[in-house]
Amino acid sequence: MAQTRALEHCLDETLHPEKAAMVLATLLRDDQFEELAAYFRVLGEPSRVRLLHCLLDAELCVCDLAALTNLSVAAASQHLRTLRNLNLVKRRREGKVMWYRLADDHIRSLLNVTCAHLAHAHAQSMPDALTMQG
Amino acid sequence: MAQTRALEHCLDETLHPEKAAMVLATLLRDDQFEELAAYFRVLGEPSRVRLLHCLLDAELCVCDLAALTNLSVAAASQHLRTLRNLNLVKRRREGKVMWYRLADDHIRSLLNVTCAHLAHAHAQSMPDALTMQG
DNA sequence: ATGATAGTTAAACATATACGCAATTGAATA
DNA sequence: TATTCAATTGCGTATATGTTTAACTATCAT
Repeated sequence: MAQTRALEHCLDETLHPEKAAMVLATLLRDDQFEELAAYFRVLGEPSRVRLLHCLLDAELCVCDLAALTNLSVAAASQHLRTLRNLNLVKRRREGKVMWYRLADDHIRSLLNVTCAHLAHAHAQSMPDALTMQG
Repeated sequence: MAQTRALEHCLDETLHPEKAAMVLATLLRDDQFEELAAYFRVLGEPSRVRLLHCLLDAELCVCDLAALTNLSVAAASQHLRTLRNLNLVKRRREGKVMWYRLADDHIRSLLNVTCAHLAHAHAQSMPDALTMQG
């Protein structure tokens, strides 16, 4: 609804209606932006990035993940649930132990693309300080 | 310091020290995780994703960006500052108008990789609903 | 200089959420 | 069944941050 109003009237409020109209034609829907942001928001937490990084090449249990990320087991479990809700990680039970792994390769790509950007951002000062297999 | 303690002692607290030790060897530094998360955190806001999306193929002023994203000029300006602080966008002044553009192609890649993940995530229900040029 | 326009910044408020703690569930063992 | 271990969940609190309002800066026109 808010978006509908915006789409109807926003061109009245622009300085350059022609340019704005072209951009307007390519805009995603509100819910698509929300979903897109939801993925980034989940990754925008150092603890969760650490958890995912730990899982890049290994399947680990909550206890191990908590120790490696310096989180309490409860905190790690809650973060893992958040990651699971977005299908970024999967889990399987083996007796009392719950094993977590990355859900697919998209999350790997995402981390690698971002690292590439960071490496490029300070290319002069720290060449490959941020490559994933540092 | 917190990390140092973790690196020293976390293996004592794992169920599977061998696996954990291998992962431990590949871990990034605290500040690297923080920086990585900082980028994702900035993108984890629908308004900022909208702003960046508007700039994918156009150079726009604050007024136009605000109208297209349904934000107040003040809110848009503050988000743009945040994006500028991470070198995701650049700006140039032309008289009274300030033109904003994407800083480089990394941010485009990042958006595209994420969209690919989303498209794959619900491949059956909504085939290419999330392609950037929808 | 004065006013108008485009944009920025500061302060205040409201919302969201990460973590600690405690209680609970689920599975293996005695 | 009772106990232990691994993990999850609910709750309370503290912190972070997005938006609004209003004041301020910068540029151009008169």
